[in-house]
Amino acid sequence: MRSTCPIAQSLDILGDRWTLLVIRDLMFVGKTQYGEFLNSPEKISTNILAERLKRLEQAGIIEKQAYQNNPPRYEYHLTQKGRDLRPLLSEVCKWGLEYVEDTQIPPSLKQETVQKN
Amino acid sequence: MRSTCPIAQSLDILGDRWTLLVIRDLMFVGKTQYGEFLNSPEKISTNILAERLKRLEQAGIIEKQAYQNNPPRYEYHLTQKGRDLRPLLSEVCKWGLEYVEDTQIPPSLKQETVQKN
DNA sequence: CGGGATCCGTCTTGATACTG
DNA sequence: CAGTATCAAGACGGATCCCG
Repeated sequence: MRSTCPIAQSLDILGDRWTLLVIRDLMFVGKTQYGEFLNSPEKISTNILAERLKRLEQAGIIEKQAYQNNPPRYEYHLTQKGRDLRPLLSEVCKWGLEYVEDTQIPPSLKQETVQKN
Repeated sequence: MRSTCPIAQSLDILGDRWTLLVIRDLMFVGKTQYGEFLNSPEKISTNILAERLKRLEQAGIIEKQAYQNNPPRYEYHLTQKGRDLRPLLSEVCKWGLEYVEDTQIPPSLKQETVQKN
């Protein structure tokens, strides 16, 4: 928490190399489980993923649901707060497509990513 | 460079705690000089700022213009590539205003920040 | 004096091994 | 297979120095 600027505050939560990628997987790729996030091509490491999931849950952006008890297994889902990051992600995607070379919408990314808006 | 996903690629450039704050200062607060960035309430340190300005210039997001030769002094300005980050920043701002407590548009942020879109 | 570079201590990140 | 422990590497904060 560095100032009351909404951009600075948002960046305290989202401003790192991995958080928005996890949210991308939840929002556009349909992933919900730990192992699915690990399989993404960017290869997040296990401790970083666990820590980000924890922080995102604490921030109220995702929710953890048990779908099995023995052994306990969880699914992660976006809350409304998380779903409302869609326009933001969409702009990140559009900018990347326009300005960064060698980008393409991976098949995993549903087209709504860019179409939306 | 981690995959061809435009989100991942964009995050390679923008995904850290400071880069988008510098761009915020350039885009909405009208800052152009080194010392002005240093004065922002988030208190970026000098080495980080210098390094980010260099990376942003290399990425083609900002340009450095000498406005004085002795001693040499520079102004930094957004390129078109940088200006096109406006919708992205705008979404970051809107999300923060809606979901992060104690945020308010600082007077320094022109209202277009949010109105735009 | 203002724009940076450099150095150093600390905190964060990340790769990997490991545990239930 | 989900998550933790460990430890190395990198990012960061802050002070200081340097140069025009």
